[in-house]
Amino acid sequence: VVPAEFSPFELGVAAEVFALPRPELGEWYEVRVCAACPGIARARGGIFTASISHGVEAIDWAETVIVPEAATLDDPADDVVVAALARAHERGARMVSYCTGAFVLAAAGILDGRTVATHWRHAARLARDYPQVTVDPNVLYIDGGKVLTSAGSGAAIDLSLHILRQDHGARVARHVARGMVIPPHRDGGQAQFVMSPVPDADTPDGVRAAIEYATEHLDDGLSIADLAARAFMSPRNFSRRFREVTGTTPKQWILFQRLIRVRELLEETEHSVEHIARVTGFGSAVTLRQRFARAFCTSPSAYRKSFRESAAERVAS
DNA sequence: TGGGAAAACCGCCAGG
DNA sequence: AACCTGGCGGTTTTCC
Repeated sequence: VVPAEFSPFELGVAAEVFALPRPELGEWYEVRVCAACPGIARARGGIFTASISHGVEAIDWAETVIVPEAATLDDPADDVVVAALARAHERGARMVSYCTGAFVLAAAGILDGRTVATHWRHAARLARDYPQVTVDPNVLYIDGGKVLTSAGSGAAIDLSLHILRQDHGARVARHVARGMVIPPHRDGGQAQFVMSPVPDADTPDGVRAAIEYATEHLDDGLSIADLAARAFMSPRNFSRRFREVTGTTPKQWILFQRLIRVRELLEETEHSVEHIARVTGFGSAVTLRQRFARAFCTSPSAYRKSFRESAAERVAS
């Protein structure tokens, strides 16, 4: 769903990931681009125009609705679009927003009571204009089941590939990502942001159960033998299945989940590193510091400090 | 930061 | 024949 004046990039992400024919991957998406008033739409900056052939009836037709951006923050979209989005959500369609598209979904009341992502520059504004909506400015995207939102432009790619993974499995997502010469998922390393881990629809039950258990009990020991038992598999087979689902080994995955939790606690609380280590399943603060440094190239306390500073800047501007 | 015990990882292979 | 499973053991990684 695009406004009369649209951003080429956001629309382009949706087109690239979902609309390009991919005969080698079997059944693919049928995509319709629509606007409140079908006809000529201008690219932002006026460098070219596009012909939009569908009106809001396409929203009623779709199983998945992508809103790549808002027309403006003051008036995110035409009333007819907002109404159609509300209808689509009501009947159970999957609603997706990129960047400022979250403002449009919010206007339709779809984000009420949810935690969502949007461009960091507008996160505060979204939270202010829609008090029912919780905004998390620190993630690339948030998968809320039937409602998925993503942050600034680049995150649209991450969310789109995530959806691909949900629909068609990790292999297909990797294939498309490789074609676009983009890492299939960003994590650790340089990236300061992270996605929420969600198993595919076709994840083996045992692995799913083990992941759920692990997510709930990150502060426990969590040996691989234990997890394998919960999945009713041998340790050997469990690691194999686990890798197919998550792309990493169980220990690596657990470690990463713990580090995510550590980062949250560093950002949101004043607990000591010692204390955080205890409640996140690290046996000692020393171990935590080592792992943290390797993953994020800083120490926990330095991370907390720089996070506070950049948060302060954001408030100031 | 270093060292060493313990755990995890993974190729390989036999059996279902 | 094609596939999945689980054990073995050598190597790597973790963590105190």
